[in-house]
Amino acid sequence: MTEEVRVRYAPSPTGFLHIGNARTAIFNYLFARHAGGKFIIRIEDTDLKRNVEGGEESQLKYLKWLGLEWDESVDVGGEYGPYRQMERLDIYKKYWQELLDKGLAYKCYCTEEELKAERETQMANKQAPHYSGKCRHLTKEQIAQYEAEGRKPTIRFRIPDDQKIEFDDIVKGHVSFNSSDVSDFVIVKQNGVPTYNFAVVVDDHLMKMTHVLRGEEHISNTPKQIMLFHAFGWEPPVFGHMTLIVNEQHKKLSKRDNSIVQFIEQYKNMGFLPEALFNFITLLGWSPKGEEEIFSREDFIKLFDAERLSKSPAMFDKSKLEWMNGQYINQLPADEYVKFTIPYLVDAKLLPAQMSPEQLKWAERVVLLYQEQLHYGAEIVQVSDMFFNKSIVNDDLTKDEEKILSGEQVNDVISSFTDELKSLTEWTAEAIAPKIKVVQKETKQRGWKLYMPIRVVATGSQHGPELPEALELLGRDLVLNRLDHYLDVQKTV
RNA sequence: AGGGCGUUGGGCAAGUGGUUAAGCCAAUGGAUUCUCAUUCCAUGAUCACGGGUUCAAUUCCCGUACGCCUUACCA
Repeated sequence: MTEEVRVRYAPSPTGFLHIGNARTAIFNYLFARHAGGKFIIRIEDTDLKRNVEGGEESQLKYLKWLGLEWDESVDVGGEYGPYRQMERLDIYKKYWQELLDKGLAYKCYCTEEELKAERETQMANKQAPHYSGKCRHLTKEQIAQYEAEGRKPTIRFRIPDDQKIEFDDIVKGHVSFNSSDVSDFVIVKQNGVPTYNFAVVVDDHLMKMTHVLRGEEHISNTPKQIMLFHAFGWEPPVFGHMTLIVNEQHKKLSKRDNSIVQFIEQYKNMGFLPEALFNFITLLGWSPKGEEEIFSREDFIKLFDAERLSKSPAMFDKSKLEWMNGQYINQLPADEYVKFTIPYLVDAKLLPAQMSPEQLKWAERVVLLYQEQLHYGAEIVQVSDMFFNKSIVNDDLTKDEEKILSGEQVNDVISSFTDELKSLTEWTAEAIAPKIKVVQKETKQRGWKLYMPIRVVATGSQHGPELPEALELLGRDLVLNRLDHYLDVQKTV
């Protein structure tokens, strides 16, 4: 009988969900679902100083938003709980005591200052920073002395000498380390809380994890963890170290990096769709077989194969994300699209929160003009600018626009069009369109020379959506005011 | 400094001991359109460098360079 696949995403609540976290979570989720196994979320909150209020809730919230679901965790329970490490201290204690009893770990009385000084000297001498092993063989007297001084010990794991530590990594292949490359590391801090490297091993074993998929920054922790597994006589899980996500400077995405927006919440607020983000993130460091780029969650579950995880770093390409999100926006049904975009205009105070049915209808039509080209929700504000700028004169013309208005035919076109519009009884795109044709006949102007002057004078810009509909939505008064004003100015010149 | 890992067009990225070295994004040019957008077409790589193994190497091996990660009482 084959063992059920069990994998976990183990965030520390030191911040909000960012792209790197999300990717780790997604890959573990896909790995589990593809194999019909279990996906567990465990909270690694052993760094008391760095835990932030609300970090845990926020992470779970946005994971859910992205479309992930988990089988065991702090919120849904499970038979291997508790799923928060600070609630498992008693469990850890039993295991580190075992190590102490067997002589596989020892107490270290060095102070942080001493260790820091040691490290700095080593660095200054261009040596690898390594704990010296000073407290490896303390005598009873020395210990008594330190205790009398009131020093509180940490517990360090005794690294075996010159041992080859090897493992087959799902993505990196065969990796090997020598135990002497790693120094006796701390497994329990002075405050009695275990360190990451210790707690993970105990938890991964007790929670029966079969695979560990995590970021490449953990690869050097792996030999430490494997040695701990061995010390306990446990079977280590299968490891897979995913490449880092790097920024445009090819540096690992760090939470403080401002060159890139990296929190999922921010993307949500900017108007990125969860499906698009899920799709995009999954293609960061992983690729499926074919040529497709757009996949649903179900597609990914079916296709996911950890063997296809890339070995080289994935660069976060913002423009591709925008393109992809645009694809998803474009596929939105009209009513959903409208509900999705209008709030951005309300937030920008371009629309009131409470709208009359006519106003809402108008807003919906405006917004719909841009569905095809919109990359993200908030972009609607810039892109639909011409419908919210009510000024009669545009005194901020671009060079091209000035050139358009300097044409000889412009006055004829504008005055003819103005007359035609004034005769209109009904102000709709359907009624306006034929009038442009009339002007064409009257002035013998067509194409660019016909449309552009009208566009620039009436809408204030050479760019924009289909002219008749734009004019309808701009409204009769505004359009006629602009045209009249233009003609007035021409007369006085 | 030690250890680990990586290097395919501007970005992502597939792929193979013998191929016209996929595809996507971006850029540029062109076609369509009143413009933007859309759509369509086109353009681009001595597969980091040097050496080896081989009839044959982008693919295998070694070295160099460059880059990144790591060496915490952070995870």
